[in-house]
Amino acid sequence: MLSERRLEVLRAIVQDYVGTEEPVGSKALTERHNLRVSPATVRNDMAALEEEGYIAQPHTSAGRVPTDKGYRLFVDKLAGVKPLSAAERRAIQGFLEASVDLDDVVGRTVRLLAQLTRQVAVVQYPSLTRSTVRHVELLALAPARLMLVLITDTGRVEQRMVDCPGPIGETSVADLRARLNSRVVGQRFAEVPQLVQDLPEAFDLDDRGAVSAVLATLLETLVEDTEERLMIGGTANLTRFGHDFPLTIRPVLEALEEQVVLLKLLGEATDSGMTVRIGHENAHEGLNSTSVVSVGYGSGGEAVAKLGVVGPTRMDYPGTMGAVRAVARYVGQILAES
Amino acid sequence: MLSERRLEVLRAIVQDYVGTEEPVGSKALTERHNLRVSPATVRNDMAALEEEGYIAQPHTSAGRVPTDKGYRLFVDKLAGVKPLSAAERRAIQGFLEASVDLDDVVGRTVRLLAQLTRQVAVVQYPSLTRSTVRHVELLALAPARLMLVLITDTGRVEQRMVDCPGPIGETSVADLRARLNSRVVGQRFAEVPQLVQDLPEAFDLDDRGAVSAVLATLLETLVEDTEERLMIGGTANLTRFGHDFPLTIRPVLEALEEQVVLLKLLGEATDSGMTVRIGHENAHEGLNSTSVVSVGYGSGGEAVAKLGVVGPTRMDYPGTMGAVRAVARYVGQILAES
DNA sequence: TTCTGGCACTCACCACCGCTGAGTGCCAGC
DNA sequence: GCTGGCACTCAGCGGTGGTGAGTGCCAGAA
Repeated sequence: MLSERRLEVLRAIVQDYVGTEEPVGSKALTERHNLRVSPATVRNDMAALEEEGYIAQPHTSAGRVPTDKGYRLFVDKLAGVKPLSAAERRAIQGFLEASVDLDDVVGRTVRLLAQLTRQVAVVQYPSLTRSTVRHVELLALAPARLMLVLITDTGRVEQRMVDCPGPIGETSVADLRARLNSRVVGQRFAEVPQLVQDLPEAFDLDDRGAVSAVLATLLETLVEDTEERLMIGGTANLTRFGHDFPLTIRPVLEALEEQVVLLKLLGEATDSGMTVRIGHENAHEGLNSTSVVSVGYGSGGEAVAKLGVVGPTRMDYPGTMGAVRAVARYVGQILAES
Repeated sequence: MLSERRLEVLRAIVQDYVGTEEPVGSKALTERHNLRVSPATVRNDMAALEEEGYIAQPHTSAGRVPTDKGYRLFVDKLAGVKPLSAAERRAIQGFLEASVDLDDVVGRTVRLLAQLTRQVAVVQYPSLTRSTVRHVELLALAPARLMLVLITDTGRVEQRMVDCPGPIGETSVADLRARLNSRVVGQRFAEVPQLVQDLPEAFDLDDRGAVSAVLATLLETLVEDTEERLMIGGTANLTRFGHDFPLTIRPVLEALEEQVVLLKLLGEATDSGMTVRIGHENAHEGLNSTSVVSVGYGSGGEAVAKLGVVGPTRMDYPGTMGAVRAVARYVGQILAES
């Protein structure tokens, strides 16, 4: 177990390193933080911290740098979440309130997060599977070809073509539309399958094929379409990373381009509360020198999607966490209102 | 006027420089391209080309590098468009044909372009204003609240809420829906306003307010919604740019984040045929060291949107132009089929 | 005229060198 | 358990000299 003072030293190292981006030495530490001990003592503490793996030396005769493990301890035990100032919060709210539709909300959120944290922001669109149905629309484009449009409570619209085995009459389409809506409007997606299960039975034999096709497409859209969209922004902030550019930035950009990777990244995070993944804690190799701070957001009490930022492990954790949490909160409010 | 051989020398310089990324000298030139003259002669030609501003020296006693003006001449006069191999074309078509909806088409196109050209790809969503109407749907969400859904021939869906001055009956809604569709389906957006102008007159006085509200929203969607979306990809390719990283890459990433800039970039391009903007020809400062190759694509004969790539001025123009043209062509086909 | 070979010159790049200073580990003493 | 002192390490920096690719110019050949 580390003594109180050693933790204090670790905290000081993290803070200084985040600020200066340079390895921090014992002398500088004692000067900038009033630990009331001498550099020599701090050196002993540092040796102990290094022994335990919380800090490391880039090379002999250089200062110390926190390791992933060091940041982890810092985040878990030593640092809080820095709340935003009232002015900042008002600004956020104002900026988000001006949104006109879902795309706009997500777009603004990404820009906001990127700007506040000066890092790369990632915002997931509200997930279909946790939303509820606002409306289902069915249009006959051709005798045996329908278009299915699904509108969610978060304002998202999904459309799919349905090719029916045979032609289906206008009245049947209208009937199906009405029945579908009366059953599923206001329901959560997860409930939908059992609610529509017996629908074909209500129709003439002639139409059952078409009805089944429509239902199949609908369920497919709900279930299979876990291909959740997301938006990223602030990639230009990557250029602030370090001096050893191409090597660091390249794999990160590559990782950010793969939606699958990002979705998994956000998905891994625990459902409630904020998640911080530091360096090698990230499964994806390209992100081994970055940290990811993510949190769920939702229109009600419950999270419908996640958002977060990706930045260097050497980031201002309290500030970043504060910004992420605040933004998530306001986005939730905006979604609930619309 | 430059002699034939000098043009030949310029072409050789461009080709070598694009290949090696290093200033090219007179000796290397004569060895790699069989210009059947001596290095000394080439040196004289180079001096002339430099005089005219087509090439430049990074510093004395270094080889020559093409200037923007040099690339321009190369593109206009010296290089053709390199067609893709049959195998590549089949691969493209196969990849795009697997698309399931518009988002998917655009997403695949971006990835394809980025991969083929190893540069940053930009694809604009088919523009609303040049599309035709496939269907208009009208849903009563509440007595005086309708949802208007507009579906375009390119598969894009736009939805808007309509708040009516007073309640409107289900039958009136159905009537309006039917009349609207019979008038506008298959029409180009530009035609719609005059086609629906007199619609309110066909309704009872009670409903005219609501009808007008719907029409107003519809027209607004058509006209005002020039907020065109686009998708970019392949930003990781920026890391291949040069060694002088942060300075080059930063402004490019920043420019790419601003949709407005990109839309303007694509918008500036001539409507038909391929456009190449080289270095300082790009209005946006951040893109002064990049070239943009863009071309329109469309489902019919006519362009509905544009796509292109952004890369270093030192790019393989013939190859890039070939890839861009081929992809645009196939995307057009796919859109026409769906 | 146009091209060529020769020659002197320039200069970026690299490897090497030695210095400096921040930072360390260790130890004896308070 | 803390502190001051001391010897040691080593990245970074600036200066130095050599190397070679590349140039411009010129006189002579085609």
